[in-house]
This record gives sequence, C-alpha cells and structure tokens, in this order.
Amino acid sequence: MNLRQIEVFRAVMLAGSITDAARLLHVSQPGISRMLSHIELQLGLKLFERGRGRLRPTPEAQVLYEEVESVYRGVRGIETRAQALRDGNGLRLRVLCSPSAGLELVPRALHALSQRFPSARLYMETLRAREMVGQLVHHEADLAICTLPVTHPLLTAQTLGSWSMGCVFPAGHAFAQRRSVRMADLLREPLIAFSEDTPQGQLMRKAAAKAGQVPASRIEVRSGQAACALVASGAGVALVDDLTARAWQNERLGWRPIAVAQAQPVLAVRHGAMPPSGLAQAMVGSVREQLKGKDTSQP
Amino acid sequence: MNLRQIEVFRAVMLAGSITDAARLLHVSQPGISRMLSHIELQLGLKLFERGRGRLRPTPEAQVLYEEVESVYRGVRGIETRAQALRDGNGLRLRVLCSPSAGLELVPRALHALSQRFPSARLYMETLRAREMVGQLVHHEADLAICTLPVTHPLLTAQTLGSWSMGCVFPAGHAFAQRRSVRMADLLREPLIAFSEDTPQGQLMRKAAAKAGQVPASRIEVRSGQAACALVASGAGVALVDDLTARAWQNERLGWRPIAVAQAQPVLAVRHGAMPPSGLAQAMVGSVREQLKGKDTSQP
DNA sequence: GATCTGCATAACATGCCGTTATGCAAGATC
DNA sequence: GATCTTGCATAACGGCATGTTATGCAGATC
Repeated sequence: MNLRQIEVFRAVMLAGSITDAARLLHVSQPGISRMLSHIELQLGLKLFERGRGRLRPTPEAQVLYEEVESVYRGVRGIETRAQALRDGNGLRLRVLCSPSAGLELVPRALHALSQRFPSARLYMETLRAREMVGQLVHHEADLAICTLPVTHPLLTAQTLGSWSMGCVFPAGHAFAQRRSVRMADLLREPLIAFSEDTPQGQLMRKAAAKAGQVPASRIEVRSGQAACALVASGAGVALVDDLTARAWQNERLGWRPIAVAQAQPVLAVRHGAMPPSGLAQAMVGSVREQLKGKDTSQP
Repeated sequence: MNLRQIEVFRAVMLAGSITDAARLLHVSQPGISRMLSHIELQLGLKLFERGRGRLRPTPEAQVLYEEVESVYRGVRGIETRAQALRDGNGLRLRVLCSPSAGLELVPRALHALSQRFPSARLYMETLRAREMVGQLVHHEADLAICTLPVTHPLLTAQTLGSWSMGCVFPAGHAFAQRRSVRMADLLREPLIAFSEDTPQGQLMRKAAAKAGQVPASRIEVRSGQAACALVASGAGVALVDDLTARAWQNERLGWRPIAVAQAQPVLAVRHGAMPPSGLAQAMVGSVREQLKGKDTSQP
C-alpha cells in the first residue's frame, strides 16, 4: 500500500463518497474510483459496499482507517519537521570561538544568522584552543571559529578570512593621522605587547624581525583585552590583533594596521566525521561575510 | 514526500551507502542515486555529505530519520492489520439464532467457519425473534440466522435455504419404514404438537388444513425441544421443524418429513446501514452450505 | 601507477496515475 | 410514471515517476 493509496482511502472515508473525495483531493472522480478498486484488489479486502446511491464502509474499512489515520499524521509530521529544519529549527548550533573572535566577529555573525533563521537555537562560548578541541571531538560543540591554527586528526579546518596585527593608541595620538603604522615608529612609543610565550607574542616577534626591528615592550600582557584596557587608561600604545582592536575602538581609542604585518588565517573548525548542518554552513558563511566587510568599515 | 521516497531514504540511512541501499531494495544503483537527489531537492535539505568515498548523513538527516522510521513502522502496521483482517482476525462476529437453528445448523456452520478462519473470534447466542431485532438494531450483534420472517425498517433479510415440518417418533415405530409421513397418518397416533398461538403451531394448522386434516394433539408444547423430549420418553409422535428433528435423531428417535409440508425460509438478518464484514459474509455462505448439504444426510 | 569501489549522468522503457468522454443505475422531482 | 439529478464505473489516452543499462569520474587501495 503506497502513500497515495493511503491518502485516497482516507479521503473516501472522510468524504463518504468517491465524488466528494475527488473534490477533496482536487482530482477527477474516475481516478479515485479506479484507485479505490485497485486498493481493494491489492489488500484482498472489500472496503466499501456499493449501491443504493451511497458508499458504505465495511467494518474492515473502519478498522483499517484507524491505522491509516495514524500513518497520515506521521507523514504530515515529516513534512512539518522538514520545514522546521529548513528554518533552522529542530537543530541547535553550538559555536565556540577564541577570545579575539568572540569580541565582535562571532557576535556579529551570530546576530546576522539569527536574523536569517529567527527560530534557530544558537549557543556561543569563548574558549582557549585546547578546550575547543576537546569539545569538538566529543560532539559537545558543532563549530569553532579560531584565530590560530588548530590541528587534530579528527578535526577539519577551513579558512574563512584573515586577521593581522594592529596598533592601538589613545585618541589624540599622532598615529591617528596615518593610514598605517610602521614597526620603526613603535620604538619611540611606550609599548604594551603580548609576552613572547603567547602565540600572539610569537607572531609579533616574527613581524618585528622581518622589519629588522625589535621593539622592547614596557608592559607585557597575555591578552588583547588587557593591552587595550591599558592603552585606554593612558599607559601607552599596544600591539594587538585587529579583531580585538576593532572591538575596542571608540572616541578615546584609535587603531591602525601595522605596515608589514603578515596576514593570519581565521579558521572554522569542526569534527571531520560528522557533516555540518545547514545551520553550521550558514554560520560559516556569515563569519566569512563579516570578515569580507571588515576592510571597508575602518581604516 | 511519498512512500517510495521514505523507503529509499530509510534504506540509505540503514545501508550507509547508495550501492548497498540499492541492493537492500533490489533495484539498481542509479535509481537510488537519482531518487536521493530528488528527495534532497524537494525537501530543500542536504541530507548526505558526498565525498571521501563514503556517504555521511547530516544532522538534519538524523533528525528526519526518526520521523521516517515511525511512519515506516506505521505502514508495516497497515499491511499487518490488513493481513489479519483477511484471516478473519481483528474483527469479531456475533451471531444470533433462533432455538431450532441453534441446535445443529448454526453450530455446524460456525464450526466450518472456524476451520476456514482459525484466528477469528466468534460469538453465538440463541434468542427469540423480539430480542434478536433489538440486538441487531443496536449493533450488539452482527448477524442473525432466523427460521421465521423478521421485519424491521432498519434490518435487511436474505434467504439462505428452507426448512419444513417433520414427524418425530420412537425408534421402533412403523413410520421408520416410510420415506415420508402423511397428515392422515398422524390422526391415528398420540400426537404432540405446538400450541396454536406459537408461530410453528400456525404453520402446522395451515399444513393440516391444506391436507384436509385436523390432527387433534394430545399434548401441546411451546418448543420443539419439549416435543422431542416427550417423544423420547415414549409419550407419542410429534410434529416439529426438521431442523430440530435432525438434531434430536439418534438410535432411540427417528424422523421423517411431512408429505405436504410447505417449505419455510431460513433467513440471514443484519443491519441495513452497515455493510457486512467479510467474516459475516463467509458465515452466511457457511450456513447456506449446511442447508444445501442437509437433504443428503438423512432420509 | 593500476585497480577497485562508489556515485553521478545519460538515454531509454514501462507502468502508475492523472485526464476527458460516456454509460448505467438509483433517487428525487414534477 | 417520465424526466432530471446524482454517483459510480469504464474506456481511451498522456505525462511523469521510477525502473533499466551503459558509461565516466573521483578517491581509496594495493
């Protein structure tokens, strides 16, 4: 018994006549007549008594009808569930991100995503790389937006865009007049920067070496947040990633890119064995959009 | 989403690959491939990730699969239920019968029916006409086997065969030598017969009038059972319906038809608005078979 | 690099399911 | 009781879903 047969049988039971069932299903009467005969033949059951100008269901038909109705509801349930999945509902998306991406990039991307999928259930958490790996591997999160390469045999990564080092300074500073800041210029400023045992510190050291300069920092920090906070309180200028810099900029704080800074990738990382949900793919696209629009917003 | 699509999606989820799903469904691989693409297009959902030589279900597919599995089970339930109905299971048959039919005719018919439908649930009850009508009208019974005409606007009747009056006598009686007994012969015997205010009494009176005879009965009874019991204890010979006579005959009791007796109908009566179940129709056929075979069994 | 496995596409056959036209039987109407 | 209306069945036909075989391509395997 196929689904069309179930629909037809149900319609005839509901309508009480072949003609009305045809109207209910928006098809012609002979189609229903033939289909019904075929159903009875195939089931080996007489479902309706013809005659006296009316169609009367046999007891067998009434028993079968209960089963048929439940299947019909089930099929409607599939359609409904599929619609919900298209709308991003029925599945949650758990996004992890590194601290710098969690300030502006991922929040903006998630906001855009929630506009596109109003009924989606979204979760976000800011973590260090080590913990990200654990959660992704154990399916405790679906997607991670990272600013540093993450390697693990079970995980797959995808480049979404890039970030680089930038210089943060108080609003009135002379750097505000330039389009970019060279490493050499930083030597003459009270510098706040990442310790060399942090990943960002390593990058900064390489960039400085490339420029032939070794800026000695007065104050060392272990997060872009701390660096920006120090700059905001007047402690000097800072070398931080541009993702963090952008998030902190306001009327008291400015930033400019570093001239020779090397671009670093922003990565989407997920479990390799489980294909991404449509929502996860949309999130990846949303982050990519945010990174693409980045260059035009400020300097 | 139609049923074939549900089957195909389920098979692919179970088999883990398109090729194996095709094997599972005993069709060719390209058919499944095209069908699966069509399903994804129609649902607007990416259900599987192709690549790396393997098919991996997306989270959406896994969510949908639960719904699909329940519908699939439901459809299997319909098939199973239809099979049960074909076997006479899943529906009960409640048969009423008049006392004379309840002695042998209906029991034999029900026995034959239970052979044909080993798993059917059958009920039988012996009632007077008045109570039969009430139970049939209120759907408390499905079918009645009557030996007297029953009329009611909601009920429909169908003739299955006929019965007539017969003569019951002790084993050694001279009647045993004849093929039939004439009314005139009964005048010379001590007669036990139905009171004239019973339907059977009326019939007997008419038959006697037709033969120009008026047998005066020594003992009057109101049931064929009582008449046969009296004959068995030696009280005389009796005029009873041949259905009852046949049931009572043994080495101590014989019976012969009455020569001029008029045939009376055996009727199947049921509710007019509700079509009969297949089981009820089979029961009607079974009773008809019993009545057909009746003439060959005895005298 | 050769081979094998798995999926996609093309081209074609077939049967289900839709259509319109029409006939017949049974109530309904006058 | 003749006629009209209503409801179902049948015939004849067309399109699309669903099957087939042949073949190409990509990635895994040895």
